[in-house]
Amino acid sequence: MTDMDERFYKIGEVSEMLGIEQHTLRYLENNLKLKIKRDERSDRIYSESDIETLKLVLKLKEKGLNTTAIKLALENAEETEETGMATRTNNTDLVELVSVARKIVEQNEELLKQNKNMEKRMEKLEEKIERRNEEREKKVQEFLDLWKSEQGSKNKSWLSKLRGK
Amino acid sequence: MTDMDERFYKIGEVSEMLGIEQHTLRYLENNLKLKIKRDERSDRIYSESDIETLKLVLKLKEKGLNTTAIKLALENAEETEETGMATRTNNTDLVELVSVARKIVEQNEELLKQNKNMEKRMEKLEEKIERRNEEREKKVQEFLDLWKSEQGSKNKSWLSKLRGK
DNA sequence: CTGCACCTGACAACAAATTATCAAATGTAT
DNA sequence: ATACATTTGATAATTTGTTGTCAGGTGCAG
Repeated sequence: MTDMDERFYKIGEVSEMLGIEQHTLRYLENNLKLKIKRDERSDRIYSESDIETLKLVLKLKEKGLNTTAIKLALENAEETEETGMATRTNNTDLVELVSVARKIVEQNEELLKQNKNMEKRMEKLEEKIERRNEEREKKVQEFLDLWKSEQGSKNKSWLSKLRGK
Repeated sequence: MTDMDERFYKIGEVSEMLGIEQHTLRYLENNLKLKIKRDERSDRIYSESDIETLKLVLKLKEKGLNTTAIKLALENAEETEETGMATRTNNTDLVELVSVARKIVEQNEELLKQNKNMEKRMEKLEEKIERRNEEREKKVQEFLDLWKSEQGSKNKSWLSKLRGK
């Protein structure tokens, strides 16, 4: 819980690490209803904890449990993980933990707000750039047209016209 | 729990009661390592509790558990029966902690998503600017080309005029 | 002795779970 | 353009789990 592990593995790597085929990984994901995250390309990305889970799954498979049973076992494991902390920590620790967690939540809320602000700013920036581009575009185009037409008709002093404008 | 547990059933009866074939009962006995008593003739005799166990087994089978899993489940069932299984203390704190933790995870996921979106948008913005620049570049180039050709043919002196200004 | 209800073990038949393979599509990098 | 690592879905092949059947045995009641 202390480790915010940002390391993610792709299916090929996991397959290598655990010695099971990719299609088996996908099969397990479907059957056990594991929720493996995806990246922008919707490729699976496995977190360390996912891999721990998979290791457990493999052990249970070794023991001869079918996926239905493993599913239940995983639920239990999660529960005992949660409750396991209670048996090991006394109340004061727990209270402290909760308060720290609360702080994190606050911070996260702050971050969320900031992100939203940034998004808004981005939008404005996009608009601005868009407008500016169009303007420039227009000007250059105008100028070019003007000059072209000038060329086409006569060779009057386009420069003076420009000046006049 | 009472001492009036002396009622025993033979395999035929049990088969009738539970609606499963005799050979299936034998199969389950072997596979689940149930310890069914025998009488003098070494015929199986099923106690009420054996039948309860079998009912449980059937339920678990319905759920899709294989015999290996059911074996484990039976062990667990016995344990919780024996110990009476005191339910968790500190439940409230724990529940709260878990719920807060869940929130954190959710928020983090949200943050991650937002960040990714922003990144994408940034990239797109960059591309856009790039494209615009290129276009403009082209137009200016066009203009310059025209200008040059103009210079080549007539108006030699426009440059000096421009300088003069 | 015969029939019945049970026993065992081996094996066949079926069902379900698991693993493997294929085709088509996508995005990325060289 | 090509190669590569993914994705999904469908389907085949294989393994494992479960149920059914068969061929003998034992004991005992009628």
